Amino acid sequence: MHGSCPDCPVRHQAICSTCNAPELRRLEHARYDRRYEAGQVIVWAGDRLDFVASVVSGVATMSHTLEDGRTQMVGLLQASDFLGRPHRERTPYTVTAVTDVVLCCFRRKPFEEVMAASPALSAQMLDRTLDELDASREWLLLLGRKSAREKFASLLVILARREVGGPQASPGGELQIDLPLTRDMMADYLGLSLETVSRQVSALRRDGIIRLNGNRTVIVQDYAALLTASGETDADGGPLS
Amino acid sequence: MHGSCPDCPVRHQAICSTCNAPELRRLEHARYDRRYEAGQVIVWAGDRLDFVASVVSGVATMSHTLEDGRTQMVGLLQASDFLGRPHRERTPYTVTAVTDVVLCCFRRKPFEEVMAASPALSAQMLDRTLDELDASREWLLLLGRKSAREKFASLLVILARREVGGPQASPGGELQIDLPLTRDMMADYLGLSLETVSRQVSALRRDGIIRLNGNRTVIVQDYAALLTASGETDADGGPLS
DNA sequence: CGATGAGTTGAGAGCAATCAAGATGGGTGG
DNA sequence: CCACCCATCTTGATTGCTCTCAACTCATCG
Repeated sequence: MHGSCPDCPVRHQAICSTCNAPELRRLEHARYDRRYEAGQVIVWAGDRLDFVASVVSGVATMSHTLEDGRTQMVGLLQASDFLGRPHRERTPYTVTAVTDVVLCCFRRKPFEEVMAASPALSAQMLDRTLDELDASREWLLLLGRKSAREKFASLLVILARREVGGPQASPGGELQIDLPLTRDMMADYLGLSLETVSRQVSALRRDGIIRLNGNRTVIVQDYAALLTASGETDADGGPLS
Repeated sequence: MHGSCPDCPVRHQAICSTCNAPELRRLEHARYDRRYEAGQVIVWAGDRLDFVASVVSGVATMSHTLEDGRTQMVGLLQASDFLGRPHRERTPYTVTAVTDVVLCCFRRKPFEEVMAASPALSAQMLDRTLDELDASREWLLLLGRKSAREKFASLLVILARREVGGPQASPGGELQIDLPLTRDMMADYLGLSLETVSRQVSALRRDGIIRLNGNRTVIVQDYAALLTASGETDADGGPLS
């Protein structure tokens, strides 16, 4: 496990990567690690979060819930992603660890002070937030207008693009995607039922677009067809282009 | 029409409201007005936008489009809202004037310079962007999990909360909402067909929750029932609370 | 007074949700 | 090492919500 910034596995990806040496010293002084087990809730919607954090390892989800229990995922946090909102203590959605998760937490006050003093850090925050906003708006299109098949294909494309360290091309130029989520969670992500997700997996498999290696690994046999199925133009570039 | 900042109708609401006198002078030097007629496209998706801007008056929408013509609204811009993204010229969605619109445009470079030099302005930008992100995530829940009835009721609640100058309470404690959008556009907002929106209008009317005054004015007769129909808890406060 | 755009309403079809069994597979304990 | 168990996943049958297509109303405007 990492204990200090120089050893940090996300040192050059996380929000703190823009900080200079003195800023980093101040942040390091205000930071501490937290570990969560798979399945554990990190914050409940409406609760106080007394820190902001970078995800060091693992996967977590952010979800909104309706009173009758319907839920919709609204964010997927992976290594180097940022969690929490400066200047706001209450979190409007529930954050849950999907795998074991390690967070690098910063006490609010000191983090906000460093941010106020560091134009680079606050510019980085803004840029990341705007990226998230753009991603969220793509997601609106997915939820509002895409069919089940398009939704699932889109998820595969999104995961392929996000794969840590770039997508894995297996021999034959095929693309391998490790699903960090169960069918259930994918359904939550896509605004579908878990059965429908399962049916789309089968459908894409029948069509020869993907192949499965266990339940958590998808091998894309025909990326162009996957893109078409997702409803995207191929103009915006696949992970292999 | 306004020509200089002191006369600006959104002087105290827009992004520039946090600027001090010298900053404002620099911004004023870099700014110019643009007018658009109802229906006119302000930027096409993928095009260059050589300015960022505040909406001075009118309503505009941001929309994503699929190749076959399906569209999903991803943003609704009203007076004092901000348009455009610093440090990125291309806009990923189409922005369209719904009514006649006046924009207060800032040339990119000078705006970015003022932003870099003004912690207050960049903090304001971050805060607004985070608010938009939260709103967008609520919207994900709406699109992913709500029924047509809940969607339309939610839209009314959202519009009620946003009404410029606070919601209008007509005699009898009733709440009046002016719809800035046609059925068509509401459908685009809610991920529904226009017919389904129309049916939900009729349904809420039959149930005695709303009344119509022309096609563009909704009078809410039973706000509590509207909240219930929207799927929200009443905990988060209505416009009359 | 027809023409036009916006809105309403109805009938029918289609897609995804729900309900209900099975299948699979990794982990545990005998 | 094998048998069992539980969570996860798949598949089938049916229901139901929303879309689509189509006709009609209404207000506005040349």
